[in-house]
Amino acid sequence: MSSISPKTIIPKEFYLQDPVKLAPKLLGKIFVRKLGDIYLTGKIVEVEAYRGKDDEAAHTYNGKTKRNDVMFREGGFLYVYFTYGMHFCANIVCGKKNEGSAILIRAVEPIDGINIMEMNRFGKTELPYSRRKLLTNGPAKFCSAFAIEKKDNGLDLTKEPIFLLKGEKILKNEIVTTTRIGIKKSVDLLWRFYIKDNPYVSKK
DNA sequence: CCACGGATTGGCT
DNA sequence: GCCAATCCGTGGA
Repeated sequence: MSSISPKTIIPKEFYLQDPVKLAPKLLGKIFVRKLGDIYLTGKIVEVEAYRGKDDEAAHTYNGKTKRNDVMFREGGFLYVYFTYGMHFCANIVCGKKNEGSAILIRAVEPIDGINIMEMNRFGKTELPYSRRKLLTNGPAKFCSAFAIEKKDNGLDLTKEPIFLLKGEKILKNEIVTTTRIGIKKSVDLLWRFYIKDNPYVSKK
């Protein structure tokens, strides 16, 4: 895989932005998770912004609780929550302390450690290529493939074992802006962003 | 204390 | 397309 040095890790300041501004900038970034001696990596291809204060769909809308505590930190932490009795979803906390904003990672394009991801998701590897995109084309699928769970909640994203790398520049005209998925409140906000025509996006 | 339902997924119809 | 699976945070009694 491409070289990883502390220098190439995306710094703290990057995360201290408004979620709706930051979300499209996360597209094309490389999500890295160190697992034992190996690195699982993937290009972020789909995200959703959840903003504190004015967003009824955000977990933080009704104030601080044990579950959403990490979301009230300043930007640069990983917020992981458990849902539907069986799935985890991962978010990148952003903005100022006590703002309560985060960006849900909905899909990545697998790069390194694909056989490990296959093991994590399906318990076996060397799956047909046609099943490749099923690895990470959804928020809970991504967490399963990258072995992200409750214990990863609150990790500092500026160091191992989980951080982001710069990746490739995504042009404005390659980004699709649309409504978020699976929520019942604030359904009209155009706060979902994905890379146009990327096969790993969860839903058009 | 208890009942509800969710930022989902996958299997079956 | 429909719906069960399965946990636990949250909110109302």
